[in-house]
Amino acid sequence: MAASEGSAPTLRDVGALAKVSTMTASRALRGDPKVSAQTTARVRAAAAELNYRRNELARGLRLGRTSGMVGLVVTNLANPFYSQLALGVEAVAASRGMKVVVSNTADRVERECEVVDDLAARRVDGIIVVPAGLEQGHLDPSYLKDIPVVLAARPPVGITADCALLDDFGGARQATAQLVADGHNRIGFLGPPAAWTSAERLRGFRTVLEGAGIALEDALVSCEQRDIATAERVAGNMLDQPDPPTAFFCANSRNTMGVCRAVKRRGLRTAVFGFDDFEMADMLDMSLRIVTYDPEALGRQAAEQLFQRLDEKRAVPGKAAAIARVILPTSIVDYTPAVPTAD
Amino acid sequence: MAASEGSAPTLRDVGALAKVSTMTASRALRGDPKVSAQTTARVRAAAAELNYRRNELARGLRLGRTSGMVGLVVTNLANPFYSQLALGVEAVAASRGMKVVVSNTADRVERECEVVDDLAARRVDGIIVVPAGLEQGHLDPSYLKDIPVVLAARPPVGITADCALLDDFGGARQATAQLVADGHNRIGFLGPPAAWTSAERLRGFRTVLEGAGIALEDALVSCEQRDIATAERVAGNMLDQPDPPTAFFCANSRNTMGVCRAVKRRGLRTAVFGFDDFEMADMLDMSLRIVTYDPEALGRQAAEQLFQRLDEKRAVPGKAAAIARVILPTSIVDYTPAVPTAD
DNA sequence: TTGTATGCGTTATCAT
DNA sequence: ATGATAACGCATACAA
Repeated sequence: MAASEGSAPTLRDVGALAKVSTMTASRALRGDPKVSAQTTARVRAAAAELNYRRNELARGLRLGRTSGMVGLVVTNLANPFYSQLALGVEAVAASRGMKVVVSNTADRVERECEVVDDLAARRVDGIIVVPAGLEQGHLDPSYLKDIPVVLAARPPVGITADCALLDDFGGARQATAQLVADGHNRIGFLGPPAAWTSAERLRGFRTVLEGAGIALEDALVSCEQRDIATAERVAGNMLDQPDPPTAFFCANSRNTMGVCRAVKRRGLRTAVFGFDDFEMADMLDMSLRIVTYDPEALGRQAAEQLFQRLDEKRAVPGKAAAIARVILPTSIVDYTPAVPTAD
Repeated sequence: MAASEGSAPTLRDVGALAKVSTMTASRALRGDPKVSAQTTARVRAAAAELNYRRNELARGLRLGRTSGMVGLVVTNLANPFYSQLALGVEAVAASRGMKVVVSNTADRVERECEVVDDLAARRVDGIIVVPAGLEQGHLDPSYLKDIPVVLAARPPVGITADCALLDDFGGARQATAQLVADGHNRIGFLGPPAAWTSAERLRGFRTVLEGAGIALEDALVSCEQRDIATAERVAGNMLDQPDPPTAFFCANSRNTMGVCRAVKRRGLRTAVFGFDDFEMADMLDMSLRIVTYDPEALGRQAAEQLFQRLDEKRAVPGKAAAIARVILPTSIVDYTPAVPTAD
C-alpha cells in the first residue's frame, strides 16, 4: 500500500476505504448511535489504517466560529513571572480542552497590536493580555467585536475590560509600613520605569511615608533602572552619600537583587524590602524581606474570568454581565537570618 | 447603525456594503492589481467600517492545509529553562509570521500523546517537543505523517527525528575534569531522577573519574532528588559522614542550590560545581562554578531546524534530507570570590 | 440505518 | 475589471 503519501487523509478517504459515504464515516467517528455497530467498527478500522485525524479547523468552520484556542499575549516570556502566569493560563485552558497561543511583545505596543490582530484573524475564542502600554484601543471590545479580552497584571486604561491584578498598592503599603514601624525614616526607593505595576508600588510607598509625616527626598527615589547592574550602581550612589538611607524598598526583583549586591558588597546591614520573590534570597545573609505572590494563580484567575465570559456568551448571546476587576493578595516573607540580628 | 451585533463580518458583508461581489472584495483586500483603484478604495473603506478581519482558518482551509502555527510541547513551563526555550521558538516563529501553540505535559507521557494528537488535529505546520519519556512512538514520522517534528533538549529514542541538544556530556566532563585537576578525589554527585539530560551529565562525571583512576563511591552519588530542600538534606548527609566529599558536582540548578545551602549552613568551603546558571549565584560567597548555556538559543535552533524542514517540504514534496542532530556547546562561569580563597 | 444536498468563509478558475 | 461557480473538510437538515 503506497497510501502513506502526500496530504493528510480526509473523511472521504476513510469513507471510501470503509465503503460508506463521507457522512456515515463522520457519524461513525463521532460515535453517533444511529450508525450500526458493524459499520462503526469498519469505519474505525479504516480510520486507524489511514491514520486519519479529524481536521479541527474545518470542523470549527462548519460548526460556527470557534477555534478552541485562547491567545495569551505577554511582554516577556523569559521573565519567570510571565512564564508562571502562562502556566496558570495553560492549565485552566487544558482542563477545558483548549489550546493556548502564546505571543511575546517585548513591551512594544505596536507589536501588541499586530499580535492581537493576528489572533483575532485566527479566530481565537478569547485573549488574555498583559498590556504593554497605555494605548489600549486595540483591546477595546468595540474593536475586537465578540472576542472577549481579559487583562492581566495591568489594568485597562481608557477601555472597558475584565482584569486580574495583583495588590501592588497594598503590598507596597504593608512593606513600607513595616519599615517605618522598624524606625526607618530614610528609605530609598528603586523601581523599573514605565510599568503601571511599578507606579502602584511607588504610590503605596509614598502613601505610607506621607501618612507617617516623612518627607520624600528626590535623591532617594529612582525609577530608571531595569537591570541588576544598574540597580546596584544606583543603590551604591545612594549609600555613598553623606546621609545614606537606612533601608530600601524595591519595586521588582531585578532592583532588589541590585540593591542586595550594593548593600552586601559594602558590608552594610541596611534593611532591604523587595517586591517579587527570587530563588536563594534566603541565602544572602542579610536583612531582607519580600512582598510575594503567586503568578500562576494570577494566570488561572485571568483564564477563569475569560472562560466565564465565553460561557456567558454561549448562554446568552445578548448583552453581557458587568466588568470584573479581581485583585489578588500579596504576602510577606522574611529572609533575615535570626541569629546575627541580635544587637 | 445597529450592524455591530453578533458574529464577525465576512467578505460577503464587506462586498455588500461596497456594492461589489464577494470575489472582488477578496481581491481588493489582497491588493490584487486587477481591481481598479476606486473599487479597492471603496472595499477597503467598507472593510474598515465593518471592522472586517479575514478568517485565517477558512483561508487556510481553501488554500491547502497549513494553519501557520507550530506546536511547542514542553514538560514544565514554570521552569525558566523551558520558558526561555519557548521564547527562542516564539521569536523565530514570529519572524516568519507564525504563531506558537504551547502545551505543558508535566512530564507525563500520556499527556504528551494527547497534546501531540490535538496539535496534529489542529493542523499545526510542525511540532517542537521536549519529550517526557522514552516511549516516543507518537512522535514518529510514520505516525504523524507529514507534520515535521523536532525534538529539543532530549534525543529521539526508538524513532528518527531531528533534534537540538545541549552538550550535557561534554559540559559535565569539563566540570569534573576541573575538579579533578584541583586535586579533588572525593566528589559527590547529585542530580534529578529519570531525565536523559541528568543521565548524560552523570556519564560525563563518571567518564572523567574513571579516566583519572578514581573509584566511584555509591554513597557519594544520588539521583533521587528534584527539589532544593531534598537536595540540601542529601548533601548534608554526605557532608556529615566521617569522610565527607571535598567537592560536589550537581546535574541541575535545584540540586546545585540545595548543595550550596548545605555547604554554606555548615560553614564549609567545599567546592561546588553545578549545571544550569541561576540568579544571585555570585552573591553566595563560596567556591562555586557553573556549567551554563543558552536555553533561548536552543529554542531558536530547534525552530530553525523545523522551518528548514517546512521549507524543504514546500520545495520538494518528495523525500526529505537526512536527520539532523545539532549539539549546542556549554560554557563555564566561575562565581568563586577572588579574595577569600587565598590560602 | 444510511445517503444527498447544502453551507461555513475563503479563493482558484473560468467566464464576462 | 468584475462576477459566477466550485471546492477545501466537515456537519446539519432532510430524504430515503
